Amino acid sequence: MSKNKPQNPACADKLKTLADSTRLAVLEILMEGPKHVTDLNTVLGLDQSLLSHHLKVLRDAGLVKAVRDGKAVLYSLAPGVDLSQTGKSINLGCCQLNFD
Amino acid sequence: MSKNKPQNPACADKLKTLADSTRLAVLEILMEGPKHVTDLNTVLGLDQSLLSHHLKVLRDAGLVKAVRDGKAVLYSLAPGVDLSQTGKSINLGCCQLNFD
DNA sequence: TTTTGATATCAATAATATTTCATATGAAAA
DNA sequence: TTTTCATATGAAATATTATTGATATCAAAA
Repeated sequence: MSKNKPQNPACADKLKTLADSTRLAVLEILMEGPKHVTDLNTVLGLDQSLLSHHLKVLRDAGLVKAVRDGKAVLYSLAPGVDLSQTGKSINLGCCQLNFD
Repeated sequence: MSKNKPQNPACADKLKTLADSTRLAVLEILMEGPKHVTDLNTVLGLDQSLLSHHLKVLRDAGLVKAVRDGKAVLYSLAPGVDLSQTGKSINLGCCQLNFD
């Protein structure tokens, strides 16, 4: 027998985006409000390129949005995702996560 | 520069366990109540060995528990994890997920 | 006490994701 | 307009994870 990969791949994929300590840290920081990449990296202390790659993963997943601000770029949680008025939580559409 | 892998690896690792469509499906089924492996696989339709591997990942993460029942094995959500009275949700310790 | 049914494990391979390194781009400052 | 600062991107190297296939285990039934 063999008929693999079943249901709900969409939700699993979204969770995959969160399932990385760097990206999770980025999201937790952004739950406090928008931040420039430099500020993110002050706390994360990563190789510049690596952080940039992770930010791309988050952008591609629609979890964050980026707007240019002078020579910097300002990141924030994407609109539908941000549930920070309801405590530290994130809406993935298929499910929501609460960190409290 | 290079001083990678920062904070919260524990939570990221738990999310990693969920971030797979098969395992997510297993958990969603178990939110309805305990099931034998055979019953899980009636709905999942996987290679026996593959399902067994995924169940091991879930066991190792402490998300499910398994008890032998005759020649079968009965799986259920691990005690602290099961929040199914509060709706379809799961407690990972570091955060909780709600699927509603 | 062998066979069968249900599940688990192990070793190998395949598929994916992360990290690094070098280089590119856009915007302001000199 | 060149240099510098902040960030992004592409390609290659690593690392991690998932899948397959063969075999082992454990319990009940024959």
